[in-house]
Amino acid sequence: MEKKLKPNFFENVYEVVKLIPSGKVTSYGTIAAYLGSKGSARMVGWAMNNAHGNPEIPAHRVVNQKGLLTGKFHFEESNTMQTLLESEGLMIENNQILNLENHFWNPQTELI
DNA sequence: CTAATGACTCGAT
DNA sequence: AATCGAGCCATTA
Repeated sequence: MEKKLKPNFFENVYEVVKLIPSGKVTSYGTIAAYLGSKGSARMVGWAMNNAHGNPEIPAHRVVNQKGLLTGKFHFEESNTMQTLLESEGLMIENNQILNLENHFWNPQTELI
């Protein structure tokens, strides 16, 4: 994985994820929609996979539309994601974020 | 070049 | 209401 030119899409995802405020979460589809492609939600998750080497990417703040921590198994430890979210004031139960709407961050609305 | 996979989402049955 | 399938873009083999 040396010098690999990444497409704009990935960097776009990184920027949006990095802009997520503390204590807020968003979904892959929302990020994809903000980028303009509604169907490339999978690519967002794939971008996160690539972003694994970027500690500045709070991937733990990115969950699926149900608020389920789908990618928690991809973290160094399965409890890392939940612990980080809880540390930000979020409540997690069964790998699912409680009060998701209360902590949901919409780039289209909040970021403008 | 074709095929398969991936941390998702929506629509149809 | 729950389950299944197809779509989307990019990377890897």
